[in-house]
Amino acid sequence: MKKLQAKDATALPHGAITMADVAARIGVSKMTVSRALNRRDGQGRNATQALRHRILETCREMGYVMDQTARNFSSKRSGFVAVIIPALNNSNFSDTAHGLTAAVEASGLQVLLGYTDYDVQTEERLLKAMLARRPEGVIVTGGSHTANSRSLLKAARIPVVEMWDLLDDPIEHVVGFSNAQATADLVNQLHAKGYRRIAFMGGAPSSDVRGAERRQGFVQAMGALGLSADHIVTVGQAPVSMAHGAQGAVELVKRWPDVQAVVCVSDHAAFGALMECQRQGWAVPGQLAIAGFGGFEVATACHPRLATVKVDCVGIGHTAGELLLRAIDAARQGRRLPAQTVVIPFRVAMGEST
Amino acid sequence: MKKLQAKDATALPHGAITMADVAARIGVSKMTVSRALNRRDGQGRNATQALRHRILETCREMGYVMDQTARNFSSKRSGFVAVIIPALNNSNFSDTAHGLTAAVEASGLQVLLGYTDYDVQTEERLLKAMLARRPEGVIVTGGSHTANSRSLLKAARIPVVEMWDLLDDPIEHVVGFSNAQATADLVNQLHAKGYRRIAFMGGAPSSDVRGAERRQGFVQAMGALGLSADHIVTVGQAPVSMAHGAQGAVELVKRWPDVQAVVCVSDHAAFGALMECQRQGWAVPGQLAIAGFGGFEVATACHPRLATVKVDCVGIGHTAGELLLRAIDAARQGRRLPAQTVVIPFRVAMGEST
DNA sequence: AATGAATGTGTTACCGGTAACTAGTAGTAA
DNA sequence: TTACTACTAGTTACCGGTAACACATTCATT
Repeated sequence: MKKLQAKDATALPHGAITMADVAARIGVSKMTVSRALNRRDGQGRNATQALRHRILETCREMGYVMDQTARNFSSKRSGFVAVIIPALNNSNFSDTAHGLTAAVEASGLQVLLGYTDYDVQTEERLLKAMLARRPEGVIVTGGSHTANSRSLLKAARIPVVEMWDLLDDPIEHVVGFSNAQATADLVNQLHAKGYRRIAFMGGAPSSDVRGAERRQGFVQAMGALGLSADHIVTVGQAPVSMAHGAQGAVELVKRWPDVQAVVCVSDHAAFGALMECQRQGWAVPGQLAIAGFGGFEVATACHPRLATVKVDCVGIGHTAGELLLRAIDAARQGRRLPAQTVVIPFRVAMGEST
Repeated sequence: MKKLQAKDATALPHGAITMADVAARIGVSKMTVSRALNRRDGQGRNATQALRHRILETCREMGYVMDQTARNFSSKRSGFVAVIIPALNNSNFSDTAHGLTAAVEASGLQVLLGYTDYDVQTEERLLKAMLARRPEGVIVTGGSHTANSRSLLKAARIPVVEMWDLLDDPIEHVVGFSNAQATADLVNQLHAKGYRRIAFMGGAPSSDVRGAERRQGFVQAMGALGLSADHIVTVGQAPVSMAHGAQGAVELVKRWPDVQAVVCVSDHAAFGALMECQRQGWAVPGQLAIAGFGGFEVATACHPRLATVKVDCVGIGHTAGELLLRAIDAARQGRRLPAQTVVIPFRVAMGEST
């Protein structure tokens, strides 16, 4: 009662009606209100139907909106899931974020999305900022993190999923595929089509982990086929652009005029190369066969259609989200979901450009 | 001390290191730690340099990460900014989100990003979920909202920025450009180049507000030039895909074989149309001139380069972010920033496709 | 009728920070 | 020396919910 007296709605921010106000109006304890608002019908301890209705009705009348911040603080449940991807403007990753959000939101959790610009230091900063919000789980892209990031993730004691790559030494759960294997498969298919002098085009390998893996897959596959893997063109940084691809095509043909095919680190680069070939009047695939990676929209929209590795990006996100949910559920019950590794299938589509 | 004794790190969730732990380790009060962590050097009341350094060092040593939830709860400041865009996988909007995040993060605020899939109902749901987190400001895309969304935004009593479009009846601040005017400019340039039988290709107008505006700009400009604006092809829904563009090109030529140029609602559609023309063997621009909208990467990477309206997407985000920051700053000081409208320039690039 | 379990509600004690105030300690001016 | 100021650091009291426990019913079982 003194409480109510001290409370002056106009002096406070927001609606400022609290649970205590609602409780006082009806003459019950705020705990009863809390229970009525949280527990679903017939589930667990709860108020009688009549009382519960009266409480809900009063909340509506008074325009009461529960303060999530207080709720999170008190219950130690933020309702957040932290998701970190390399970039927003790469549809591979934004599709993954899409699938993830869809999977996660169904259970009432909210996605806190961040991007690293392919930089592990940025990832660390981001991770710190996000962990401060006490998310109930974290999903990061790839297995390449600073030592500090790894320890932050471990110290957080919350479920962690690393997605997009398969990892030798994962933090906990993994959902992804082998970028190296996928590239190797692509190389093998090119070989089966009769190509022998095959080149690789990618960005500076340091920053883009998946790009580096694809390059590695190329080298291994070529080695296994008894072919030389020294036709490698490096253009630009991290997210290789279409312009880089164009530039790389010119460089490639200049350095190795007899090259027959090129495997590009991504469809963007491949598309840039394809367009440059058209500009130069080089026949594709007659003079140069071109393959990309990622199954981006442009790869199937362009002419000729690009050979590419189609990845189920939405599926990765969806699977990672569902897995994280199960892990969070287990954690809420004090259990711990054993570390899982889910392999996502990919598909090599040979298009018309090879 | 009793506190420390009672605390058993292994029994608690999270890292569970609290400010009190850090304080106890050094032998100061947690208030001192709080101050050291919050106030910047030399600003306001603060600990001595030496002590401050020791505190920061200890925090690092112990791996302490402040619990934002508690901080928000206590200080009534969420540190959040809610941002809503139509889609993640449209680089126009993800670039905007990028610029926005960069602008906003500098001041320590965190972006809570959501996407609507071009649906106002989804926007409303999203808005509700986000407002429950008590963000300090909101940025939404466009001026098309449900009545409920509008009242939610007004009731929240926090700064609101609507971006990407210029609005007749804005909620508060606006950062954007006229999509109609931009399209009209493009039409005028086509006219200046001698084109007369100009068509428009877009998606079902209901869902994509900006698309509808562009269509309207087309109709107005054609009318002003004394030309008929009835060559309009509608393909697919909201975010028109490259495949839609290809399909639209075929339909266009079938319905109006004498059409000279087509203005597409976005570069994606335009690119799809361009590629279809190549497949069909129709010369571009000889037989059909094609123009897009948005200045996407593909527009300048393809061959021939697409005519397009280049929009400074990052700039929109950046400007909107800065504006919101100023508004939030004002709000924190109890003032209210007068409603602003910032017009972002665009540029019509005629490329090689016209 | 007695016992025990299941259920509904109230009470208490926090969660981990910050605001606002108080107390102590220097440095400076009178 | 004294009084005053400027600054640092500690104390106390919350913020608005929820967990955990205590208590009072009701209902089924023996």
